[in-house]
Amino acid sequence: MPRDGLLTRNQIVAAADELFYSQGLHAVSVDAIAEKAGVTKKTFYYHFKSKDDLIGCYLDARDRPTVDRFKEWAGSEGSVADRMTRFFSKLGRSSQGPRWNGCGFLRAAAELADKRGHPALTAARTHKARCEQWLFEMVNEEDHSDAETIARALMVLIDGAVSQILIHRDAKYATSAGLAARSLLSRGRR
Amino acid sequence: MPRDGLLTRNQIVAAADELFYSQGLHAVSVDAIAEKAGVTKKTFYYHFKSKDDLIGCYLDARDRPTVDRFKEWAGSEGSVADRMTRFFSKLGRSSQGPRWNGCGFLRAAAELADKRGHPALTAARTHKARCEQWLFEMVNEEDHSDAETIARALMVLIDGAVSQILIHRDAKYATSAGLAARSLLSRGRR
DNA sequence: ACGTAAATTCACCGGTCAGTGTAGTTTCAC
DNA sequence: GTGAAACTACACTGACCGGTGAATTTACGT
Repeated sequence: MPRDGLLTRNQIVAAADELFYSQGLHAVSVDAIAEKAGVTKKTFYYHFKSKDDLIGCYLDARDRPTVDRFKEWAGSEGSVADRMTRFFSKLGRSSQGPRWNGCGFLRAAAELADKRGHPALTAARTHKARCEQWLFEMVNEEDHSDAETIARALMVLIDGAVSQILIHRDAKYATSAGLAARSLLSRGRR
Repeated sequence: MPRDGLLTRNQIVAAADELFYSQGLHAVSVDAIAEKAGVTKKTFYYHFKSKDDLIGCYLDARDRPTVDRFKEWAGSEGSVADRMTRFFSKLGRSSQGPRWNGCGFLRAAAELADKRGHPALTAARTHKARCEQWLFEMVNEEDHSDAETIARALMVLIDGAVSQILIHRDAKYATSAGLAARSLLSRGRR
């Protein structure tokens, strides 16, 4: 009984998101995803040409919501230092939720580090570039010398904080990252 | 023909190190490791009780060499800011080698993020704590207020830089991390 | 009412996975 | 020279892997 094609496809991606994000890429089978989506494996392969294809789509689907959440965390009031302080504070809180497992893009890149042309690596790179672009625009509006370098350093702080929190399961690394961000932003003002 | 038991065990760990670090944990089979080590699978299971056991040993074996390399990169001359600048410069250079694939501990933690009691997570946590301890001692010798927070922030910068370089395959993130480290270290001097 | 394309199902494939069983071999310390 | 530790060889298990073939059901334009 054919349903709406796009709806089914989205259900599959939603199921993949839950499973991939919580358990990792290699640890989740196509069978498990198909079952969670309430679909046969053949239907899965009707919508996606391979598991790797799905992995790429899973990350693509995560891109916008993630960037939007980041923007929401930072807010739009105050200096960049204020906004980043808020951001890291919200990150710290969010990371204590029971389902938080770090950054899905970072974890995908970690699993597929040697698969140089993999669609997931492209998706992860694109997503990180979009985050960095957002930071760059924010920093560039204020008077900073070398906004590019500062935006890159802020990206380093974000992914570093996420990684440390994931390993230690301790939100205090978000606080330290916030401190580093404030130091960074208070120095190079033009 | 029995060799020295420890020698064989080390060969297996060495084979695991090469394969796990380059391809990831789930992507490498016990058969592949046994073959690379020049050992039958039965011998493998004589030395390790399971694949998960080996994964823990693989990370344990990486701990000291990694910390030693970090210390060597930083050197012992100059201020902490100088040493961290040197460190990030060396990290940037090293990351451009053809076999570099980020931090094995971080990548292991990324793959096993949901396996809460896994020996590999314990090993990764212990290793990161040792790195942080080294940074803390270094920072604490200089006159800084809140050396603990600064050491944590430096850890955030290191793992953040490694993550960003892994994703973009671009060493400039090490430079940005170095800049952030200098900002951080120039502010809180007592 | 009919044809057709999209969407879906069930059964199945060859291969690989972690791990075991059985049976025998080699070295070395005592 | 005996016994234990350290191995080899290799077949095997049962579960699961990604992916497929052939048939089927529905919606829709005509």
